[in-house]
Amino acid sequence: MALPHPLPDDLVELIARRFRVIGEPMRIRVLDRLREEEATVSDLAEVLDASQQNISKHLAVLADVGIVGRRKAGNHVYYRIVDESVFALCDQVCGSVQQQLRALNELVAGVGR
Amino acid sequence: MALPHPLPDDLVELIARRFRVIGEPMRIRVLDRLREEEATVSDLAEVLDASQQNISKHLAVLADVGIVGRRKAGNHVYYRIVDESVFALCDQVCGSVQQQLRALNELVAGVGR
DNA sequence: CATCTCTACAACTGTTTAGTTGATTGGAGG
DNA sequence: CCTCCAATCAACTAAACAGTTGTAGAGATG
Repeated sequence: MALPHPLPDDLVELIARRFRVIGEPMRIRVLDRLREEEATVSDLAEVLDASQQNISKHLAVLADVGIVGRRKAGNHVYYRIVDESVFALCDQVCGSVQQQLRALNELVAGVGR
Repeated sequence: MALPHPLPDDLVELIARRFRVIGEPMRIRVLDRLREEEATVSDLAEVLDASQQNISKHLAVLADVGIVGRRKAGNHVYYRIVDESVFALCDQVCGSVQQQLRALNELVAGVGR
């Protein structure tokens, strides 16, 4: 999948939006919970200690860009991950972060010598 | 590299910050240019049609999280990518986006039948 | 030293957006 | 029909942030 250079403006906007959607702590926590199993708004609100409206809004954002999906069952609405690639993204970012921490540790060790 | 569940709060913040830094159109364009070769602030400002101060600020943000590095040479400051993993992230996001576009096309085709 | 260029800093403005509060919709059950 | 509950919608507030303008500092050049 070769990317064009320079990246066209609308693609840049799409990529940026996707990253911005994921770049919100509460949404990351939501996704982290949904990784285990699908859940309702009130489930997530309770587990994550947030208001139901707040969680509902975040889920709407995640659904808007197609990361999660909805399933209605009576009064409840179950949300689930439909784009598993977000976890690969998180893993990679964690890798970068941890690598930086390691580099930092080596630096500290070097100074301590 | 197994990630803990649930993700600890400070790690969530780190991940979110990283995504938010990348989730900005102008910064994506900067990175896209730096992918070819290192460049100075004024180089990027001219190519990307932005103010020198604007580019400088974005580069400072990117440097702060360790995505780019600085090299001074006389009056100029050369910036370069030091964390290549950002491109893998972009590729993955592009993959998701394109997959969604394909799904959308199929839907449209189905309705057209 | 005087001046020019490149970069960074600081203060300000407007926009975006996360979170709250209050109201509304819609299905389940008495 | 009335009530309860889950989820969403709407309006507002506060904080974060991108972009601009003006300025300061560092290094090159005459």
